[in-house]
Amino acid sequence: MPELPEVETIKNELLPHIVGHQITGVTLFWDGIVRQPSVGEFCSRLIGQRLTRVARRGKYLILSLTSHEVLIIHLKMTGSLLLKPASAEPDRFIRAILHLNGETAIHFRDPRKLGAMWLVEDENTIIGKLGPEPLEAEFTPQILLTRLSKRRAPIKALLFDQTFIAGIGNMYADEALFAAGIHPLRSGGNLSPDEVGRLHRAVQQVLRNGIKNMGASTDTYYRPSGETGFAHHHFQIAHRGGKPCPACGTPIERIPIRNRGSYFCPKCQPAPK
DNA sequence: CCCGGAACCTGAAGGC
DNA sequence: TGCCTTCAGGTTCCGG
Repeated sequence: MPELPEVETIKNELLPHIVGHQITGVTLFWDGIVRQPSVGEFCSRLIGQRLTRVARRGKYLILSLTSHEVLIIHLKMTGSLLLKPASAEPDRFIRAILHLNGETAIHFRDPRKLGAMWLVEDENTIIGKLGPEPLEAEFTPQILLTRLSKRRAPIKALLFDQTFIAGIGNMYADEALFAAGIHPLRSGGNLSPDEVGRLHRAVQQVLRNGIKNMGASTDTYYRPSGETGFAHHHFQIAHRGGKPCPACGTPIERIPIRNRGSYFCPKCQPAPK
C-alpha cells in the first residue's frame, strides 16, 4: 500500500528513465482508471507530449507535460508503476500502459482497480486540499500543535486524514505513534505540547526511514524495476499483532479505528484517560 | 467545519 | 474440493 515513502521511491526511480521522453501511445485495459477527462480526450491529449518533470505531493505523483498540463497518478492501495521494455507482454493486472519513445513503457499495475489518473491544467483541482508535507520545512512542531487544537478525533484518524497532513497512511501512522509512545485513540486536541513534539519528530523519522529503505512491500508494492522495498523489515509495530513489543515484550494489540487495523503496544502507548 | 461510517474494488486467507 | 465470509485500506461521499 503505497504511502509517502513508497511514492517518493517510485518518483525517484522513475524520474531518470522518463523525464525528457515523449509519450508515443496510451493503451487502456480498464477505462475506469481514467478519472478526468473522458477516455478519448485523455489519450489524444497525452500522445505526443514530452515529460518535463516528475514530482510528488502526498501520495500523488505529478508528471508535467510540454503542453503545461499535468498527468496526476494515484496508486491507492495496490497500484504500482513498472518500467518495461516496449516489447513486454502485460500481465493480467495491468490496467494501462504509457508507451514512451526509446523503447520503454510504463505499466500501471493495479489488482484491485482502485488506482486513478487525471489529466488537468491546474493540479490544484485534484491536490489542492492536501495538508502540509511532513518532510518540508513548513511542517513544524508548532504547526502540528496548532492544527491539532480543538480536534476531538483519535490522533490515528487525524494522521491518515490527507487534508490534515499529506502522505501518511495506516502503516506509518502506527509506526509514528509507537515511536512517540502515544495511544492511537488519544484525542488529537488532548496531546500535550511535549507529546506533539515527540509525534512531530516520530513522523519525520519513520517517513525518512521508509524512504531510506525504498518503501515497504507488505502487499503488492513494487518499485518501477519490479524489486521490493525493505522498510517493512524494520517495522516495529505495524502488522505485527500478537507478537512481542520490541521495547517491552508485551503482546502487540490490534483494534479497528475508522475501519483500519491499528497496531499498538498497550504498555508503551498508555490508553487515554 | 467536524466526525464517523459506507462505498468503491478484488485477491488472499480462513472456516466449514 | 469448493463455497462462503472476512479482511486488506486510500479516497470520496454522505448523513448527523
